[in-house]
Amino acid sequence: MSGRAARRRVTMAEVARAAGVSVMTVSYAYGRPGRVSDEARAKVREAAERLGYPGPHPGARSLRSGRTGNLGVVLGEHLTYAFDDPQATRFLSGVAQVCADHGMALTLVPVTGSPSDVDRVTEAAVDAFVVWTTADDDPVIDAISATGLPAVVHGGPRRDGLSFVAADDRAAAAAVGREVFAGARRPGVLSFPLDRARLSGVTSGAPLDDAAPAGSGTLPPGGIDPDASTFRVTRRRLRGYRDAWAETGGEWSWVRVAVCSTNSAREAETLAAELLTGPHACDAIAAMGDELALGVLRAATRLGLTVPGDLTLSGWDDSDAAAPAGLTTIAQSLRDQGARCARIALGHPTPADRDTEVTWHLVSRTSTLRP
Amino acid sequence: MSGRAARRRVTMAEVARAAGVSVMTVSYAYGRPGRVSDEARAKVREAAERLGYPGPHPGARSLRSGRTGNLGVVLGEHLTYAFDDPQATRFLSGVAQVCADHGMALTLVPVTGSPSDVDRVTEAAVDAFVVWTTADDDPVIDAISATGLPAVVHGGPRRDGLSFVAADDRAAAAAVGREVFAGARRPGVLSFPLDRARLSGVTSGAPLDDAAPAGSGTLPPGGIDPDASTFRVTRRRLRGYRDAWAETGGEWSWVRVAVCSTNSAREAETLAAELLTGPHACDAIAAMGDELALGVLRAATRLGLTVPGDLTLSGWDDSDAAAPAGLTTIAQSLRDQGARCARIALGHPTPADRDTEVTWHLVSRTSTLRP
DNA sequence: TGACATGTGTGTAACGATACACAAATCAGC
DNA sequence: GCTGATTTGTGTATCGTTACACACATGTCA
Repeated sequence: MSGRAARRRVTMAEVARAAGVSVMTVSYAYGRPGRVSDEARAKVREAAERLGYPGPHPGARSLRSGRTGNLGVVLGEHLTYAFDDPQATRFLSGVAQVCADHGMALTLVPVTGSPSDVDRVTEAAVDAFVVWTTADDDPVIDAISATGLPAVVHGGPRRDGLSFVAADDRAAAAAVGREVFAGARRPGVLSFPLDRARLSGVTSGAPLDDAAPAGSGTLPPGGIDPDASTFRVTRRRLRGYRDAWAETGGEWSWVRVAVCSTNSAREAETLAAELLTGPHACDAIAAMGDELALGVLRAATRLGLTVPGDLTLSGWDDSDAAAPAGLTTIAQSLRDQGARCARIALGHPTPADRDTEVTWHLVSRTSTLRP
Repeated sequence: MSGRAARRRVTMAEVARAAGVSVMTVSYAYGRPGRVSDEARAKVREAAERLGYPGPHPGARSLRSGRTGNLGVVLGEHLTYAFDDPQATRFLSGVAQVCADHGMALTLVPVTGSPSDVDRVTEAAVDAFVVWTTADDDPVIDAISATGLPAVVHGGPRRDGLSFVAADDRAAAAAVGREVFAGARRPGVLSFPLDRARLSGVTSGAPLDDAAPAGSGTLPPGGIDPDASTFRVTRRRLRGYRDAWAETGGEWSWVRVAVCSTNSAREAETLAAELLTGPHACDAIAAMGDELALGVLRAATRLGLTVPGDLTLSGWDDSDAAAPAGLTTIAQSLRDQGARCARIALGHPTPADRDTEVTWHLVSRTSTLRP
């Protein structure tokens, strides 16, 4: 199997000779069947079949024609993430739908933070890129820019020359923050990673630092500065939460922040346990994803806390599990957003893609119904 | 965005001129950095940066070198299926893991049953293929064969020259069939599609045809012949169920078969409702997927039937939802199988990949605990 | 019938890179 | 200081296809 001798590829010229036509006729027979007569097409097909010609060499075709028939999706995550993370999965489902509509294949370009990432991107034989949220300082963005191919960035960062699709995360975070923080005395936030380092941990929550535990994990000491996050989505959600808390008269430094390195309920549960215990246990937690919120819910249950009695809680995305859990959340269709990104990247945007903002809305459920 | 003028690509020759070195030096600087001196590499890098050279053209590189850095995965389904279907998702996660390990990108080639499918396959710029279950008579298989590239087929069909990975579905189906059919008087099977037509429907279940309703949907009249299914996996599971039922002394023609066109609980629920009502209502159902079994469970609940009291039930795959539902099922790691397919396709099989069969085991839970 | 459009086949010249072979410079070992 | 190995740079040929321009036959319309 692995050692199978590579059969020499049959070439178009050989097919042409066997069919008694010119090379161009063969080329047209494949690339623009209407350009040749039925008779010639049949001769070509027969010869190709007989010789075992697999069709035009994709590399040669793309070299000459400048098209590949591939849309590249760059994921700032491990490749398996594309199939494991529910948010990424829904986004990609939308991308895939549009690819299928246009007869394009989908190439997933894994980008895991190693120096060779840039090579992966430049080596990708694609006609356009869709980029799933990455950090402002990710060199991959510049590499994509350098290719000169159409590219659409979802979530961030913004760049001149690259299209951009995202919801207004700050406004949405403020909306859900108002709900979850209303009447809270000790708010908390469960955040996505702040930057490419993807450190996880819990801040101690000033101004009670003197009494508080030092915070866990590997986060640098001191509070979290929302403006310092290099992930645009994270940054804007943090700002939105800050806005909401400020509206209640609170200071951001009172807000304890836990940062998850992954979008998993498992990790969230561990971190939430820290937020929910000790002298500064949170009584309201805004989580940046439903998965994370479900982790909080599990931690709360284990600690004997009730939601919303002892703790109000919000998630993000309105995933399938949100409604059964009574989770207040932000609904946005990642699938639609994926489709939109793909349409723009492929040069077939609908009028709505151009003119309409990405929509979101607050879904209020019992998890924020403070008694 | 869509109308952006395509910038002309900077070529390697231009970089070479700007850097004051030969084209080959530039080529080596990218493709084999150890082949050139640090000094030359720095000059090249600087010139490339200055001119905005995006790196070697992937098409040209693959034309000349014969390698693309892509693994192609052919899905005999709509492209969104890759991200929507839980089974496909786990399989692909394993494939993705191995791709990442070897620095390969992953290209999903959608194959939806249209005549252009074959073109999609031959146009795919990949170094090897992994094929997710398709029908014996799918022309795509021949197209893949014709490319001469290494290819691994998961589930079926088998072909000379193509590697093959699958569990022993017949034995596994017999094992779970024994469990679910034990003590049953009116068995049923909820099946995946039988062939590329993907017709759905319910057989009436001989030998009581005279009294039975004609069966619904678009299935051809008469019973289902397990041996006639062109999907190897479906065929072998049907045979296994038949084996198990035969061991109880039953005849295959007594088994009512419902065929789902998709792997969705929704469709399964509708079909199961038919299996569970009427004069020949089933008291045991073997489903080919956990998703389908969960659909049966919902239908049973709606009809006021208890499991396993009124109905024994089995699924397949031991997905996350199986344990909470008490579902007897066949456990197999599709992720491992995906990884194995990818390793073989990329020419890096482990000894275990070569020598060991794909494993499965029966997981007995309450859904087959007939009182 | 002439003028002009349309349909169909062909030859030539790229597309942008890398494999290969060779040459010059450098280095190690004695 | 000589030999052979290693390092590093270069020129040439070529990978397999399609864009383009042209040639010729046929069809259409006034």
